[in-house]
Amino acid sequence: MGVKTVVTIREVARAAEVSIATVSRVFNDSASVTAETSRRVRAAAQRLDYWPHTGARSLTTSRTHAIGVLLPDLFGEFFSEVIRGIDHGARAEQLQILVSSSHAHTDDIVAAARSLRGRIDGLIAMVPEKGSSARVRQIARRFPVVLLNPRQRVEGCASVAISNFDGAFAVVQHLIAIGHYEIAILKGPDGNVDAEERLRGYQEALAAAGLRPRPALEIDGDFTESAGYRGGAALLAGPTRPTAVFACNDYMAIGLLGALNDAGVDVPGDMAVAGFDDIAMARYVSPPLTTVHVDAYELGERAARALISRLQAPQGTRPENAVLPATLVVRSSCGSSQVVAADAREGFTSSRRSRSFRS
Amino acid sequence: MGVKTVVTIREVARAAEVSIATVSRVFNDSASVTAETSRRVRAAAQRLDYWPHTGARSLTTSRTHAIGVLLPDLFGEFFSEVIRGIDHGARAEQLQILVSSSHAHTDDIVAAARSLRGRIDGLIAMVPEKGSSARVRQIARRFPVVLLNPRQRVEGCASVAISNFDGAFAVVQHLIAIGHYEIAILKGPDGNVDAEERLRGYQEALAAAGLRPRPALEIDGDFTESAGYRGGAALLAGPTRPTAVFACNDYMAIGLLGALNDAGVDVPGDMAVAGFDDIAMARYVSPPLTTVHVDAYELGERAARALISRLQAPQGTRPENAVLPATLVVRSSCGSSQVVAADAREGFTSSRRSRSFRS
DNA sequence: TTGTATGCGTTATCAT
DNA sequence: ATGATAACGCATACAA
Repeated sequence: MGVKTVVTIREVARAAEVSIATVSRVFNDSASVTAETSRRVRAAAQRLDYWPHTGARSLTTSRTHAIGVLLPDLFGEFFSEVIRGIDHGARAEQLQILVSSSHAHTDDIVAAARSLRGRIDGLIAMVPEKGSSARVRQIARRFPVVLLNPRQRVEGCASVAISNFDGAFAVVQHLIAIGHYEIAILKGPDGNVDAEERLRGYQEALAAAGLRPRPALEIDGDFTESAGYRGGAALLAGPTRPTAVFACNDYMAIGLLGALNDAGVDVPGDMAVAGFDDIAMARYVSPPLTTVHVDAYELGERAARALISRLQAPQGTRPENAVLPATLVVRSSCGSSQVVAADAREGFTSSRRSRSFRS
Repeated sequence: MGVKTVVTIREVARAAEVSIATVSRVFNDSASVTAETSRRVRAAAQRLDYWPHTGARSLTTSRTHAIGVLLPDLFGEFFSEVIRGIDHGARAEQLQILVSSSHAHTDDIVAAARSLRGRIDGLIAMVPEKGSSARVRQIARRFPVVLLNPRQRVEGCASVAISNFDGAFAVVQHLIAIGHYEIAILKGPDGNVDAEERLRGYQEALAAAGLRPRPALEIDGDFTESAGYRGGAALLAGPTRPTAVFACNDYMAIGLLGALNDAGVDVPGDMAVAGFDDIAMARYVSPPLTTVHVDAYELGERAARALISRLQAPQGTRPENAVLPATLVVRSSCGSSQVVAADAREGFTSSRRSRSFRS
């Protein structure tokens, strides 16, 4: 009572009248142990309520059966799904996951990785800053690393990315296809990889259709709902009012929807709106949002699997670099009547998103 | 290249021409070390790119600076916010967090806790099953435990809970106050603590208002959107159509909204609908959902703080048992014109929920 | 099949 | 102020 009893392998050995080596063997059912001694050992362990010390074990085996996960943030559906995917992928191999967030800067990430030395077998990390290759390689010398959505591939690191460019290209192409040619963009924050790639997709889609870029229609944003609202107000007040707006993420699209609604602008009648990410509520806003679906769960699961395969692969195996598709999801916020609406497939009875909220 | 170099404290000692004890002292800036030797050691460590082995360190100090988090699931906003809260609370004390999910059954939880022995200093767990006290105490003998929303208090364990009962009571009381007396409930899954408490709150609110219970208006559900849809269909087909429905969570309320919409039933004109949880999209559905706000983030943060205080407290200190309020959030799905709508405070320019989705 | 002894990488207790 | 050296709890090579 109150005092934490610490039963070690030694007391079990004494109680079972064997050596600690034998107890160890029983618990790792490694070598040959008599059924009788095994029984005695297990009985003693049970009686003493012995819990093996995983930390000590991994010191000798140099295997922790844990992987580290370093993310810039934990806020929102995206990161939560990434973690869920990793957790699921890791569970298959009985790996524990050690998460740590608020690591936006590369130095932070290296420091965090450092503090993980000796407690993880490998690392999954999202490192958003430019020019981080050298320091990432420094981490990769210590343990296998899988990069999430890396800015560029790093030698010796596996990676799993989402094709932001293709997704943005597809959504803008869609807007053009249904007749728009004055298309604005609500940009993401400066320095953000995803934001940059989405902007590039927008620009190239315009170029591919022979439309010239319009700097006045490239509005600054930072992925927040309020930035979307402000961006909408700015567009309405500006000299040239676009007929369509591509918001670089759904939160901004939702804010934009709010601004347009407040201003009495009909969507999609007067203006088409598209987002990116396909967050859960994208279907529920009014009108339901045309957007680009990003499978964060799969991103995580694939990363976990990639890491596992690197943990098991012999030295020198080439790391894999996967890219997941980002697919256009047409709903009604762009009013494309000629395309079959995705919502037709999303009845309430479908299993999509219908899992329990709290178990 | 390819070969993972393992620099230990020993090589640093050799390179700096000191003993390993001195190197250790430098890195823990514990005892007195000459500025000169300290410099030499740090230089050597830097040159060799020495990363201390946290695992080995915690074997001698018997402190891991990590805490375990055991949850039944990682799906959805609730758990994700709990983790974010824990992460934030833990960061203040430089604690890493080791999360593991899919632990719904008590045996699972004990097994998981067991496998964490030696790698964590304490544990935050949600253990939903009944009759688990004895086994939870078994865990608590090993390290400090904080329970999330426990079925009952467990001797020696701290806990943080959400007052499901009060929240449900308040929302039903609200429905009664605005004139409803035929109030149905969409229940949560059998055996779920939250579901049971919310049902109890509903029943007692009716009783407190002198309304008699109507078993026909207690509809089975399982916290999924599709259950909400089916429940709505069942209510419309039933003998007595209620004028208001309290769904035990927001997902079911949203499904219900869908069913009513499909059937041409106006909300709140023909029927009032209320939910529970106040998930992010509750404001965005149409009509915006009156619900009960649950602060999952705070639940997590408080749990982390409670654990930290137990880690630092002397043996025998009484663990704290906190209960967080669940507060009514009135929007328009119940049509209570006499109450000031919460949305008036929720403009797009407010800071609520306006943080970045992806960093 | 079982026991003895060494080592994993560190901290901590002694000396000096 | 610094250096030997014994733990920490376990796995394992080797011996018996």
